[in-house]
Amino acid sequence: MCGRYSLVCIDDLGARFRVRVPAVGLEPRFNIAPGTDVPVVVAGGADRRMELMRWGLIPSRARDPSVGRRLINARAETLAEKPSFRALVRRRRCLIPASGFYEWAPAAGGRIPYHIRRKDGRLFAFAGLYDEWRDPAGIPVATCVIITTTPNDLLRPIHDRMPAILREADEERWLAPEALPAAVLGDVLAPCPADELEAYPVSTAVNNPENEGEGLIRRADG
DNA sequence: CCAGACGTTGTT
DNA sequence: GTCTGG
DNA sequence: CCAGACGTTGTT
DNA sequence: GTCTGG
Repeated sequence: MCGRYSLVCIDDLGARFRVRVPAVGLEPRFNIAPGTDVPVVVAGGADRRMELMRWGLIPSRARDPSVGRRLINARAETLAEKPSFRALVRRRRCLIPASGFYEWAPAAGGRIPYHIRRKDGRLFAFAGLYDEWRDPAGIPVATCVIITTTPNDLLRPIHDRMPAILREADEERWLAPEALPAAVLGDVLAPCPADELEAYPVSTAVNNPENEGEGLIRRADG
């Protein structure tokens, strides 16, 4: 699955995703946890823009967002069938930029965190969905989820799920405000090629969401 | 018809 | 055990 | 995802 | 909102 990620090459965001980047409020993050505000790219063509959204979906239909667990992931395989996601898949797709993500592999004596990133070091985008909830005063709160899919050969030894990472060539179509046929959805959300990524163990310091810093993505010894 | 759920993950 | 907060 | 809290009453 | 269960 994907419950923690990194986004450190902030300077590349605007050019990589062809958006205007907020002048303030963005800084490199090595330990992005659910419940925090994350930069998200929405809409398509000339309307493409970046917004901050809370990671963890509050559906627009929710009456009290404090009740019920907020979803941080959505399964690619069943997106089109689930009532909660069907409408979002049609109209509210987004890109969630990242430089890497973390997965915890089971091991004797506790789980070991791994950082996974592109071999070429470039930024990439998770396939995401978002929604907008309005509080009783009418104030909108935008929230998002990261779509997950089956693991590729690199991730399979580590975990049984991985985030859906879009091919760069599919990003515009993912954002475009038009329905995507089921076959296209399946293709776009397929696990990305294993040979484009690398995975390595990191310190359990990343476990604590309050920890930050470059050390979190450094390879752990032995 | 109305009421109530709607989701994922990991763990047991 | 289960929920909330980050 | 993991970490950390989880509760009430009365008294100061 | 929309689907399922009774």
